[in-house]
Amino acid sequence: MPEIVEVETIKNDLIKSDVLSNKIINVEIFATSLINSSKDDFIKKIKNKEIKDILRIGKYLIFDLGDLYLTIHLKMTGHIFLKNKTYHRKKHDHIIFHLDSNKKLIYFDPRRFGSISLKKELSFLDKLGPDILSKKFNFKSFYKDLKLKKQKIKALLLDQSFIAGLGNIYADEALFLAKINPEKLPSQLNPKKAQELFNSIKIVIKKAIKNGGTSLGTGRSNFSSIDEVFGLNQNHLLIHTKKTCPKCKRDVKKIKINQRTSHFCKNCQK
DNA sequence: CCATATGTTACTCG
DNA sequence: ACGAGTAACATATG
Repeated sequence: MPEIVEVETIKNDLIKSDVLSNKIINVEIFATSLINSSKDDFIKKIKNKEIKDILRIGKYLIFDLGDLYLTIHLKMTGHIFLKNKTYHRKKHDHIIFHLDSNKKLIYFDPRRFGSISLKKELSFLDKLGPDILSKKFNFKSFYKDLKLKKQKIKALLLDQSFIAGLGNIYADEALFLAKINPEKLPSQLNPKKAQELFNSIKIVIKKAIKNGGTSLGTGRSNFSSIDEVFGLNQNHLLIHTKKTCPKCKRDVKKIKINQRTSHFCKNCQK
C-alpha cells in the first residue's frame, strides 16, 4: 500500500505528534517473522533508546536511535499507529513500542509482509536509486540513467534501484500527466518527453502529500496515517482506478506490466 | 467461491 | 549482465 507519499505522511505526522526525543521504554513483539533478529535480542538492543530523529528514504521509515537505526518497510499493508496508554491491542497489532511519553507506537499489518529491522548502519540503502524528494533526484542524472535502460517505462519507474519512492498508483499517475504510454521504451523518449516525465513525477508526489496520501477502499488494510484517518488523494487521482479518461472521456485501458495493473488512456498517452 | 490487491525478493530461463 | 516471468510472503475485500 504505502508508497513514498504515505510513508512521508506518516513521518510528518509522527514528528507533529512530538514523538521526537521520546524514549522507547519497552517493546512487545507478537510476530517474530517481521523482525531481523530474535525477540530477546531485539528488545535488549532497543530498550531505553531515544528517538533522535525520524527519516524517510524511499519507502523506508527510519528511526535514528543514536547508535542504532530502527528501519521499517510497510510493504503492502503495514501501518503505524500512535495510541494512548489506555489502548488495547487489536487483531493484527504485531509490535507495540511503549514510549516514555505514555504513548504506544503500534505496528499493524494484516498481511504481515512488512519488515522491521535494527541496523548499525544504513548502507543497505545504497541499492536504492535517488529518492524523489531528495536533491539527488535531478533531471540530468535521471535522463542519463534512463537512456541506459531497456525495460518498459512503467516497469522502470517501479524499479526502486532506478528511482526510490514510486509505487503502482503514482507511476500510473505520473505517466498520465506526462502523456506517456506505460509500454514505451526509454529509447523512444526524447529529452523533452523525459523532462515532462521528470516534472510529472514531482508534481504527482507533491500533490498527493498535500492530500495526506491515497486511501483506496474502505477496509482497515487500506492506508491511514498514525491516527487511523484516511488520506484524501484518492479523490484527486487522474487515471489510476478510473474507467474513463478525465480528458477525452474514452475508456481507460487496463493491462499488466511486470505483474502490476497499469491504467492508461491509449488516446492521450502516446 | 473467485479475482484482485498500494511491495519486494529470490529464482529460473532465455 | 540484463530482462521477463513466476512464485512466495498471508489476508481482506468486493
